[in-house]
Amino acid sequence: MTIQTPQAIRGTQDIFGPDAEAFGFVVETFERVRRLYRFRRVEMPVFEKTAVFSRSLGETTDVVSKEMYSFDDRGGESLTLRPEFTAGLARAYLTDGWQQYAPVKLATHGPVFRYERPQKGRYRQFHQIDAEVIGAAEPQADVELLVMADQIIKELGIADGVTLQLNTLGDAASREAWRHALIGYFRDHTASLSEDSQDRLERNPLRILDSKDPRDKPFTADAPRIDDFLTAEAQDFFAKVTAGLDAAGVEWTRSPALVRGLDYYRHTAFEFVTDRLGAQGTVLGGGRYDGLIEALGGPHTPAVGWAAGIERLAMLVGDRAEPVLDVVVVAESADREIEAQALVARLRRAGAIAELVASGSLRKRFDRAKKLNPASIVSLDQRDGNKTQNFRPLRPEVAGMELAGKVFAAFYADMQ
RNA sequence: GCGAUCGUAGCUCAGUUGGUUAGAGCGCCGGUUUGUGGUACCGGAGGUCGGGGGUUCGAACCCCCUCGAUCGCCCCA
Repeated sequence: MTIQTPQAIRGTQDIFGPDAEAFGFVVETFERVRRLYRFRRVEMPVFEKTAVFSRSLGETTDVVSKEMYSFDDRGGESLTLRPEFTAGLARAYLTDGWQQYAPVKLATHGPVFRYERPQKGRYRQFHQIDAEVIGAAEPQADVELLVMADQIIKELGIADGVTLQLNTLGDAASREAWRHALIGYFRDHTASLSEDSQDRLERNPLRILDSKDPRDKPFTADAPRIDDFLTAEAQDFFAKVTAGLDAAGVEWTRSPALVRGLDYYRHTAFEFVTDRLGAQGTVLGGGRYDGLIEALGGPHTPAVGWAAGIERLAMLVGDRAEPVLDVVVVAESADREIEAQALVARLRRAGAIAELVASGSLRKRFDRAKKLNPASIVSLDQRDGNKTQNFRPLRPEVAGMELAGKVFAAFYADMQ
């Protein structure tokens, strides 16, 4: 009788080898850079009461009803696996009294969950790095976040082909005026729009602006622009953001079609976009969400943040080799296997990256060691009753080789 | 939720118009050779051809269903 091997959940992934190295490189780079900007590390729960997300997302149609991983716990309470970090951080800001630290700069990373159809660069469990500034109303906070994001992308070595697209949604008054103008404009052309966009006109008119359908393109090009509806304050805010970016040497392009569907987004909206990832080109995105914390029942609290998918960044980073082995210890005789274990332990304690080959066919052990492509090989043999031990340098350019040689010499000096 | 493409060994893939016992390379295991030596030679393990049903004398190959993967649409906090 055979049992069926369980399969992985759709949209989950097991990350291994060079992919995992690239993943780790992204996280390490993020951690290093966020310290330079004094963003404080936070660890957050993976799940929250469903209300944390459903309120923050404003009960938006598809997002809450279809795209979240929600379930009832044993007490009958609805819980949800976090689809993003922002809402949970806002909740913690309120429930943990983080107001005392405001303005507070926060950084975190980990898995997030969205019930979506998997495709290139899109999974149901994926991973994000995340940075937020809560309690800061000034455009300097937006600038600091963007400069940090820019530095991370550059230090990952993936800036080529990535552009920062920037827009402003204005304050609440600007945004509402623009929205009304857009609805009026598209309503006049309803019949000529794609079916999808006719549908969007009722549900989410701003989204018509980034429709991929060629039938919509002529109309989106001539659609009303936010610039004509910005209040003086909103204009001033955006001008300070762009001036700050220019001063810091961060390149950006204006993207008037870049929108956010949710009402609590104000002012700055931005995305770092690449042309190298097919349909999923956004690599890092965020904006200012001054209305969110009120939506969770808190006091008016300005805030701004961004998140980036680690897998997408890792795809741009490409394969990363695992660290080079400093030394392989090979026991070519069964009588030397214990000794080989002692030596490899000593090498590792001394800080050498070391592997042991002391099993399988005696004759093939050395060949197996060579295939590991180490910087050096230590061979322990015993022929005609005579013990030999040999340190064989192979790749002098590897820094750890010399260390391995010294530890080898010291080990046998001690045995005398 | 919709659409397109694809599922043959651990991995990458052959498999001719349907025709004997389904193959190769790599990897793994054992052996020969060599004996400071990875690239040679021999052998072995490993496959219900994703699963189920149908057509046929006969199906990896044709048809239907199903599961899974990939890419795109919708959505994108």
